[in-house]
Amino acid sequence: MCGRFTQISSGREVHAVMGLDGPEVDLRPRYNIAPSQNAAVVRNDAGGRQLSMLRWGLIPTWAKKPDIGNRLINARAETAAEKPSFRAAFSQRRCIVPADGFYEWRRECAVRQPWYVTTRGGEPMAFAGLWEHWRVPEVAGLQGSLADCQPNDIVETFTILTTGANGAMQSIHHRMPVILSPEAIRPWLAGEEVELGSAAEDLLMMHRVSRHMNNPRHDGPECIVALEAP
DNA sequence: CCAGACGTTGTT
DNA sequence: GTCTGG
DNA sequence: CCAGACGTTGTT
DNA sequence: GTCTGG
Repeated sequence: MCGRFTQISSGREVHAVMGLDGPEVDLRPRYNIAPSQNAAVVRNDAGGRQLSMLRWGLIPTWAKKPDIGNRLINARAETAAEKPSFRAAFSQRRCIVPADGFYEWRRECAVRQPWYVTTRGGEPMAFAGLWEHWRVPEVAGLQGSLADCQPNDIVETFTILTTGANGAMQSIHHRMPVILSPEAIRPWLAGEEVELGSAAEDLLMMHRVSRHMNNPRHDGPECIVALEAP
């Protein structure tokens, strides 16, 4: 699956790799993006291919309360086109989530050991994602990072598609995010049919990291530093 | 007809 | 155990 | 995903 | 909103 990830590359790098239109945007490097936080996503709009900050955890339009978004941080690529929560977004509201790496946990002895997964070449990845919009109800009273929302505000949210793990990833976990090839970015955003299987076998590398990053408040470069071999 | 769910993950 | 917050 | 809370009362 | 279960 994918429950944490990083966005470290600069706005300039993301602009180039994702083929964005419009001006370059400044991005703060993020080493530990957790569900419910905002992250940069790429979408097509009237002005072309644009970067926006959306909340991670898809809230369907019909939801009366936003808490379902806490659980819809991933969507299975095998079924997202049919599921009521994702179907509309799958056909109408696709996005790319640029990422430099992601975390997976593996049970090792008694502990859940986090690993950091990134590309061998260091190039950013393009996760396949879906986005949705949700209208804050009249009787809101929302908590947490949505507490500042007013009734009828529109909250934009996203989810990351997952697929079966392949290659070295299988030794860590049985699911992984859908990583689009550079050629698949345009057709995915255009709503065309795209192969949503696993990435190339040799695309990724991975290492253990400190459980420091378990705490979502920790968001510095120390999160991705490799542990000494055990 | 209305009521209630609508999802993924991991773990058992 | 389960939910909320990050 | 993990971390941390999970409650009531009375008093300020 | 739309589908399933009763």
